[in-house]
Amino acid sequence: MKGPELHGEDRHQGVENEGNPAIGFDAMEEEQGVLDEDKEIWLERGQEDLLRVSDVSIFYEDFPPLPDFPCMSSSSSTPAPVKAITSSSSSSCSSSASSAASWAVLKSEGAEEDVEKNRQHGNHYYHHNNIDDYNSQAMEDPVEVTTAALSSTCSMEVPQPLDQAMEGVECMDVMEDFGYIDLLESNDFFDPSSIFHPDEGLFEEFQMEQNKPQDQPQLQYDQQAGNEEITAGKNDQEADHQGGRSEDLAMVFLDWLKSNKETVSADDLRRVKLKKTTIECAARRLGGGKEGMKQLLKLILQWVQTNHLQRRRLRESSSNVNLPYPYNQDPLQNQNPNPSSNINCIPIPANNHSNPCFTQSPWNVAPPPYLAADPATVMPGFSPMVGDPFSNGASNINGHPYGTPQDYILQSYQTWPPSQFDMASHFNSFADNNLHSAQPQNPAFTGYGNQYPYQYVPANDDNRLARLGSSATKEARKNRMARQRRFLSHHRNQNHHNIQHQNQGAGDPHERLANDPIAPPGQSNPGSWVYLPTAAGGGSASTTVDALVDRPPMQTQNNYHRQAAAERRQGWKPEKNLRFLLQKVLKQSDVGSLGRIVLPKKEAETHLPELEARDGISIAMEDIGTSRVWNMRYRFWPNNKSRMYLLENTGDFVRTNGLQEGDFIVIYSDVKCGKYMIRGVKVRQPAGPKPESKKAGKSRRNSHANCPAAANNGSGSSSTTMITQTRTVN
DNA sequence: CTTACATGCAGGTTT
DNA sequence: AACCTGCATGTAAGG
Repeated sequence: MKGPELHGEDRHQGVENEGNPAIGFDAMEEEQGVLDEDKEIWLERGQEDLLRVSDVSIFYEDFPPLPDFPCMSSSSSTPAPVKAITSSSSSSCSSSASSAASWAVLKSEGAEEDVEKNRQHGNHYYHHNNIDDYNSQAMEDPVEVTTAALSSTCSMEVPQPLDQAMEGVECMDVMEDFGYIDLLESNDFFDPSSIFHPDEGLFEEFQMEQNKPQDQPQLQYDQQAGNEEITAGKNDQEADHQGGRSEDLAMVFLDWLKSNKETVSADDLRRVKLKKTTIECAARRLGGGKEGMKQLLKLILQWVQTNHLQRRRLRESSSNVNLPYPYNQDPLQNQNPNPSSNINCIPIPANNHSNPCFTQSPWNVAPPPYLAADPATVMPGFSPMVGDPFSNGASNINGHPYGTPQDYILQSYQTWPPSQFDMASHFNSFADNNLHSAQPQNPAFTGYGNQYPYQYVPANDDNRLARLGSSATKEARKNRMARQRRFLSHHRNQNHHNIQHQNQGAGDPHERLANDPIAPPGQSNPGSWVYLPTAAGGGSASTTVDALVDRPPMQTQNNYHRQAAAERRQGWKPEKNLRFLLQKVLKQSDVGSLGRIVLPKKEAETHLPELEARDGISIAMEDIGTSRVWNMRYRFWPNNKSRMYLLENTGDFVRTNGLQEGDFIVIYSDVKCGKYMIRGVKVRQPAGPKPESKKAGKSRRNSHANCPAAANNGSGSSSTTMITQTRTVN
C-alpha cells in the first residue's frame, strides 16, 4: 500500500469532489451511522416506509389480486402511442408516455414540470462533456435531477441528450394531447406524493389540500375511452360502498391512504393515469356526478393496490434468487430468464423484443454486448447502474446519443418484460404495457431524494422516490423542491469531503451525478449499464464470475468488508449504491503476466480519480462477488502526448477470477462508501469457443474497451454493433 | 492527422 | 535468467 500516496490522492480527490456533488453526500452522513445505514439511508424512511412496501407479503396477504384495470382509457385501443420510439432514450420516455396513455394514471403536475426540467437537464448534460463541466454540472444538477426524478413519466435520471430530452417532452405532450388529466392532481385536488412526503406529516398536505377548493374533473362523456375498462373494473370489483354525498373524493382517498399508506406509495398513485374522457365516462357509468367520481376513485385505488401488489410479486419472484444485493431487483436481472445469470453467467441477449413497443425502435437492437455482459446483470445481487457507465461518459455519449452504451441499456430495458420495468423506469419510464403505465422515471432519485440523488435505485425504491416528488399543491411542491434543493446542495458539499475520506486510496470516484443517475441514455449515465438483460440470446455469452479471494484485505479494506458483511447481515445492501464507472474487455496483455490492465482512457479520466502523477494512486477494489478487496494501483503512462491509464497489481485478481482474454472487468463505485468495486466477468460463448475479444482483436480495439460485450460476442450478437461506443476521442 | 490502446521491448531489478 | 517497470511503437479507427 502506499499510504502516503493515498493521502495525497485523497486530497486530490477532495478537490475534485468538490466538483462532484454526486456521490457524496450520502456517504458522509450515512457513513457516520455506519451500520445504521439502513435507517439512515432511508432517513426519511420512517415516513417513507409507509410508502415503501418492501414487504411483499403484505400485499399478498392482504390483497387478493384485483383484476387489473387494464386500460381504463382508450389507450387500450390505442396501445402505446407509437411515438415513443424514436430514439432509444427517447423511446423510453415515449414508451412510458405511451404506456401512460394506456393506463389510468394519477398523474401529478409535478410530473409534467419535471419533464420540463428533464428536458432542460437533458440539454445540460448533453452539453457537458468535459470533466470540469461535468463536475460543475453535477454540482448543480443533483437538485434538478432529483426534481426531475419526480416526474413520473419520463425518467429524469437520465440526462438526455437534447434529442432525447425532446423526445421525452414529446411524450409528455403526447399524453397531454391525448387528453390525459390528472385525476386528482390536475385539480390540485391532491397529490399523492405529497401525502407521503416525509417532510410533512403524512396527511398534512392532504388535509391542506382538502381545504382547498378543488376542481373536480369535468365529466364529459367520452365515447371511445375506457368505458369498457372501467366497466370491467367495476364488475370485477364492485365499488365497495357507496359513500354519502357528503363523502367527497378527498375523504375517500384519504381513507384509502390511511389504510394503504404502508403498502402503496405515492409513486404507485402517480403512475395511474387516466384519460380525462375516460374518467368522465367511467364516472358516469358509476353513477355520475360526484358519486360516480367517488366510485371511480375507489376503483382506481383498488387497481393501484392490485397493480402494486402484482408488481411486487413479479419483482419479488424474479429477484428472490439474488439475494445479496438490492440490485437483484434490477430489471435486468429479473429479466434474465436464464437462471444462471443470477449466478454470474451473463447471457447475452440476442435481442429483446419482448416489448412490442420498442420493437420498432431502432434501438431495439439487441443490447450491446457489453451491456449484456455487464456484470451487473450477471452478478448476483449486483445491479449495475444503468446509466452510468456511459453516461458520463458524457464523453462517450455526447457525440453519439444513440450509439452509446447507454442507449443500449435503455434499449435493453425497454425490451424487458414489464415486470422488470421498475428498474427500467428509473431510467426511462418505459411504458409498461402490462402493469404500470407511467412509472416514475426515477424513483430512485426521488426516493432517495435528498440523500441519494444520483444513486441508482433499486426497483423497489421507486415508490420512495416518488414520494418526494410531487406535492399536493403547487405551493407545497415548490416548498418541497426548495427544501430538496437546499438539502442537496448542502449534502453535495459535504459529500465531496466525505467521500474523499472514505475512499481509501481511491479518490472519490467521480461520480457524475448527472450521468449516473441512471440515466442510461447516453446521457448521462451511462449506463449502468450494463446490466444486461439477459436475455438474450444470442447468447452469447454467459459469464461467470467467481471471485475467490485469498488474500487478506488490507485494513481499510477489511473495514469495508466488515461493514459490508455487517450490512448484509442486516439486510442492507451496499450495492444498491453502486455506480458503474467503466468496463474493459480484457486483452491478452491484460491477463498476461504483467499484472496490469490498460483502462480505457476516457472512462478512466472521467470516472476515476484524476491522477496528478504518473505513479498514480493506490486504489482498493472490492470484488463485488466476494467482497474481497484488492489493492490495486491506478496510474498512467505518458504516451505520446497523451496518457495510458493502467490498473496494476491485477494479476491476482485476474487469476483468482480465472479471467482470460475476452472476459471483462467492470468497475463500479459505491456511492455511499465511495469505495471502488470491481467485478470480473468471464464470458463463455455458447457457440464459439473463442473469446472473442481476440477475434475482434485488434480490429476493434475501441469497441472492446467500452463494450466488452461486443468483444465477447464474437458471434456477434447484433447488439454489439451498436455499441460502438464511440470512444469519443478527446 | 490524431487518438487510443495493445503490445513489444529495453533497461533495471530480483532470484 | 526471470521478472518488473515503463516507454515506445504499430495499428485501427475517428475526424
